[in-house]
Amino acid sequence: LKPSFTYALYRDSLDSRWNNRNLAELANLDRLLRRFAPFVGRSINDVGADIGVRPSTGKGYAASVVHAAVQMASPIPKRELASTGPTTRMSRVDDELLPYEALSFPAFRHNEIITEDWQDSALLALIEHMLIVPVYGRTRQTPQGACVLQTPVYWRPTADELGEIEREWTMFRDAIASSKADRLPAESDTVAIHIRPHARDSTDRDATPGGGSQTKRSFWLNKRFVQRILRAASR
DNA sequence: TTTTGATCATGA
DNA sequence: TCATGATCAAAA
Repeated sequence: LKPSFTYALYRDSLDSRWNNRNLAELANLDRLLRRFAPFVGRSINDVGADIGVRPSTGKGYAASVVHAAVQMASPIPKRELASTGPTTRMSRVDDELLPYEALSFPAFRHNEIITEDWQDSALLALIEHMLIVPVYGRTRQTPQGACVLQTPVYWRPTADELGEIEREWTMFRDAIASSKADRLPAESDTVAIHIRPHARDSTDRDATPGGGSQTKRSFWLNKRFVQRILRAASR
């Protein structure tokens, strides 16, 4: 738990951009983090057994344990947390806080994203406030159950980060609108976000402007961008 | 090794 | 049956 959290709460309360809802959220978050502390430093298997999550070799095992732990630590009900709380994600990281994978958001429809404005976009709503729970694994192939929970990181994009994300989101939106959905920049071409398949399989398609289709896709946070967020929080 | 398209377990 | 949160694994 960040020792300066109480100070951060005070400092942020002075910022005019913060309204009552933000303050209420921070109070809930402070309680959540304190109650989550007992899980930090323990393995996924250990915590999972403790809170009744059955072991699995499936892709979502570590995430199911982390999400259950977050819900258990939260002072507000699961429903309320999901609707008003931060977007919560688990991310397996190495010893440099570099995630082994990028972080995904729900799939979008190409023909809907081109009608969105950044300020009321689905992505902005998801990214405005996030709780990222790092789970340390010595190597990518370290079994999920052996990975260790770290202190959750509450993140709100800084003005600079938000500006970069808006620039890239707008670039993607405009490219799709210009019938260039088949040649979008890759993660290695961007700083913060990229677009990537997010479907059942390659036959799971979504119509694109211009008459074609692409595998259903979503926005993802770049690995290096998430690493910067986690590193900034550990300073 | 890194990048990027493909896939999968789970829950509603 | 499908959307979601994540990892897998073929390419580069």
